[in-house]
Amino acid sequence: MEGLNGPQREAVAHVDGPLLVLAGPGSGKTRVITRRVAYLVRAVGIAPWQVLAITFTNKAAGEMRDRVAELLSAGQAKSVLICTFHSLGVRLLRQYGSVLGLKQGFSIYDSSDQQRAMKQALAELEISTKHFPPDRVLGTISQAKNELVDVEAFATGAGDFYSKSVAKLYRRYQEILTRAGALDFDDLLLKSVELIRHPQTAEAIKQRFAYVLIDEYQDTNRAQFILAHGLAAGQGNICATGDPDQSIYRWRGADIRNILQFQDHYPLAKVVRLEENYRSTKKILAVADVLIQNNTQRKPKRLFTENEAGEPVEVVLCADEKQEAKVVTEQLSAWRTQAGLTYGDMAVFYRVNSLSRVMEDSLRTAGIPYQIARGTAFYDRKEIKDALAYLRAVANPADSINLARIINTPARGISDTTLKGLQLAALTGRRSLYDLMQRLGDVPGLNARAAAAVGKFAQQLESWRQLLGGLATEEVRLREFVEKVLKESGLEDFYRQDKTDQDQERLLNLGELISAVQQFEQEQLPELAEEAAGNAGADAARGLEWKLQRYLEQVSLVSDVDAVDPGLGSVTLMTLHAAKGLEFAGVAIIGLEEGLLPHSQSNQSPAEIEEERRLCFVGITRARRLLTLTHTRYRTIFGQTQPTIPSRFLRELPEENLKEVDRSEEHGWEAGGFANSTFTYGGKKDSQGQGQSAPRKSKGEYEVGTLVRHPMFGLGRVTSVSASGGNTRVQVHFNSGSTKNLILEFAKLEKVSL
DNA sequence: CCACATTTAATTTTT
DNA sequence: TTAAATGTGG
Repeated sequence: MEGLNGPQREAVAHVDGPLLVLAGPGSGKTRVITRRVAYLVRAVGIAPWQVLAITFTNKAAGEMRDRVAELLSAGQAKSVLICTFHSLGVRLLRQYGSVLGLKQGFSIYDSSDQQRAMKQALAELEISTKHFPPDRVLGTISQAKNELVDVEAFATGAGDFYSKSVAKLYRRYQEILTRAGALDFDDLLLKSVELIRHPQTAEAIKQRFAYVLIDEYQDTNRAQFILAHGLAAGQGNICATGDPDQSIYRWRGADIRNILQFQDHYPLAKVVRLEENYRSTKKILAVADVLIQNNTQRKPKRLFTENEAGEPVEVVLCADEKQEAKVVTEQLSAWRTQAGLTYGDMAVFYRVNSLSRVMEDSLRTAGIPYQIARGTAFYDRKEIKDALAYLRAVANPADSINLARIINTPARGISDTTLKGLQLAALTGRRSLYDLMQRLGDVPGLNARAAAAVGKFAQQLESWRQLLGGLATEEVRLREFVEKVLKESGLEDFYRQDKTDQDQERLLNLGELISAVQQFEQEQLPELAEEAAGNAGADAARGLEWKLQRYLEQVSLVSDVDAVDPGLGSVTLMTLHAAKGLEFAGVAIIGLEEGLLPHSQSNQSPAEIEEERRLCFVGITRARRLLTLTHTRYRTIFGQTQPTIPSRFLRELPEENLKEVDRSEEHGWEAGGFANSTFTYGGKKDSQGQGQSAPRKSKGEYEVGTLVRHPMFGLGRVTSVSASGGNTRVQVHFNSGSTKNLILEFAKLEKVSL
């Protein structure tokens, strides 16, 4: 209880029955959770393994684990389960999944795997991807899954053409995943809920935890809600903490009603409010508070702090994103030299990832160390994905979607046509690709050369599998196995031919992957093995296969922020979404412009604007001492330079706490010179006479009806001319009968004069 | 069958 | 601007 204020103590000392902690930013929420865990174990005498704490990211889980470890003995701390919803799902499914017909080595699909599966579903059902873009269909399905709407329920509720088509796709998609022994992210939750409702497993799961704590409760979706309440159903000791003003994942199915209606679910729930902020200066907090009061759909709440008033929040107007990056870079450097902050204690936030590039360039030139919170970036690289696909192919041969990815990477003489043939045979025979490859006699119309290539690869796969399930597996290191697969697959040699720098880098990345495997094996596997030994089913294989499965699971669940290491002493760059739950002494938020924040994709409804405002609120409240907000006059997005409108949120901030600076006119960034060169290109502004600049003229030469010649397509006639991102796009109907869209500046088009 | 060249499309946020 | 899809020549 040491060092806690009244409401915090109240929350910590609450033992039995539901508890809701409404915690404003910086109010010591994490502290309350960790202390409460310690209190339950040490003061009340609850067995540590009966306590479950659920966080939003693995990183948050790790931090909480560290903090709990400071309050308990090492043995006790280890026994408390602290993880994310998704990793909890994996644990439950690993242990009980067999009742749902799930195998041990199930694959976890990321969005690109999902995309492949969906494309296959579309192809099999002969539905056009034009009308049904895979992303969009997957989005609809994801939404359904988050609301626990399964295939049957979705089909029943489908009325219009779109829904009916999606229903078909949903069914086929799920069949493909099931056949592949795969689950997507949403399935991890959905299937966990199935377990909690399954007669064979419900009791065991409900009795397993006596105390359940859920952090960031405002961002839970329906599936997570049911899961959380199911887990706590045994003894009814559920504790939810969160802040409705920080709900920023509505688009991911988060239902803010979960927190707003907690008391309706549990009329006897104790409610504790934490409103004193220990993080930010008075001015920063005031800015955040005034901003968020513009939201109408919220419960009123007053934030206050005893901290010093601090510096005003700087709002800087820049000419364009390059200057913006420069201004922020100088600011960070000044914070270090003048305010005594370290780079590790500073961050730059932005609404969309694409804004990071200019910022990176600027920091790199200035020699300021930085890290980007994109934990997935490493695993997003082609070579890493390929490498992991090989490992997954060995761990789960039934996963045909995965196998198709690497069957001819690197090239080994298996063409698209051959693959299509195999897939068709697999579909009609209801067998996996792997299965089929082991018995090629069943595939019709396969030429000898292709058959030989496939056969060879099948043999290769089988040999790895033998190794995995072999007898002496206890002795084989995971690292050695991965090295072997990378060598024998030819992946390493493929990049070793080092034709380009890129190939060189890819080779290095493969090396890095091997180090990562080794690190996992040394640091995390022993703990997992220890834990597994304690569980029932200790006789389960602890061999190579088991190790590989654990590794692949871990890799699937890494999140963007997980990679952030504050000890590195570098500035952190991340999206506003990723910033949730973190804090820094100095924060810069860039791109406060209409269309960016609030984002143009979400200005349809007031509810969406309010979510964007909460996002802005989250960003502001991450700052402890210094905060800078920037916006620009012109911004180039996707090659198109456009004038911007300052974010409406800027206008909502209290002027008395701001210091507004206009640096857009500084030498080298004058709007005049700027507009003359790049800007008129876009053709948006024509205050400069009739805009008769050079590109316009070249555009003028080509009009509808102009006769042209193309080196490839021959003679043709222009059918339309339009501006496109600073370039001119022409549509030409060629005499050959084809119509092509060409960019005038790039296409080798010449005018034919009569 | 494969490597390379050309063309086209796409940019919200993520476990 | 870049990654992915498509087309082309060896």
